[in-house]
Amino acid sequence: MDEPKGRASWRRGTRQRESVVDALGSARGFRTAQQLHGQLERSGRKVGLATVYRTLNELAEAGEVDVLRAASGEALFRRCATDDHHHHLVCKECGVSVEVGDRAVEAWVGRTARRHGFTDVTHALELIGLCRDCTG
Amino acid sequence: MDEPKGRASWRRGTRQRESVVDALGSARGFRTAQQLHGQLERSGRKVGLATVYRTLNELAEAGEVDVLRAASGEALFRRCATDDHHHHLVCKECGVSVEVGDRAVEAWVGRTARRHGFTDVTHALELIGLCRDCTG
DNA sequence: GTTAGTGCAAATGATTTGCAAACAG
DNA sequence: CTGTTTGCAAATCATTTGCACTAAC
Repeated sequence: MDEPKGRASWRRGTRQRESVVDALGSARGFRTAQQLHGQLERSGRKVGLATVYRTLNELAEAGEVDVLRAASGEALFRRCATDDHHHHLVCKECGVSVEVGDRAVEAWVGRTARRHGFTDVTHALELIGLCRDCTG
Repeated sequence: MDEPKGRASWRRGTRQRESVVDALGSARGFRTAQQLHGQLERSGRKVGLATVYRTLNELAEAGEVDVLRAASGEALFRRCATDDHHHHLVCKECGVSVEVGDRAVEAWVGRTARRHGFTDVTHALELIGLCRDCTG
């Protein structure tokens, strides 16, 4: 069976689910489950790590968040982009991130996909480096 | 000290390193370390799993193989076809992948990083979609 | 011989799961 | 109440590492 429409998967509204969604929502870019867990803990809203993972996975399955894989293999989550597709320039030192985006990149992706006969192509682009403050 | 030129990292030629390189070379697409390990075992050349990992990581560091992350988080390795920095257009259905690359994207990355005051920026770009054969 | 490289088994670290207690509706 | 959801701790899984041992040069 499955939901007739829309928001799908929420069965019960709980404090912890709301907290996780909240934490993700207030994050500028991608966050690991552990980061979110820490963030919640710091802000006083206790949520078990397992619950963070469970919630994140449900959200991902429901298509409400994007999941990406860091080079190290950890899962990175972010609340689903609105309409505007953009990417992130993340500082590997302090974690600050800037949204960047350019019509040109999107166009290149589309062109490349087409040239190779691929369809339904999505892309993930992450720029990782050192921000001004963390440089030397 | 370091190598005067070229192939870099190889210090000693060993049977097991050769086997791993070999196994990877004969693979059409991406392989996990575990798959390669199994493949070697089946073909009778015993190589410890740890050694497979160690070798693969050295190769990756030397830029002689590409590393990709499966959605599940496992590392996927493949012998690099070119030395140039490039990206992959991967079919989510059959896993076939095409190397793509474009000076323009690299340039855009550099420009964007600079504009935001970031340095030492690396980037990861993956295009995922359906190849011609898997379409419809 | 020396030293780098190997294999195993134990250590990691992220993520998952089992299960009894806590909670929403 | 009654079925969900939680939290903890134990269990997984891929990958890494410590260390005694073997092989390359």
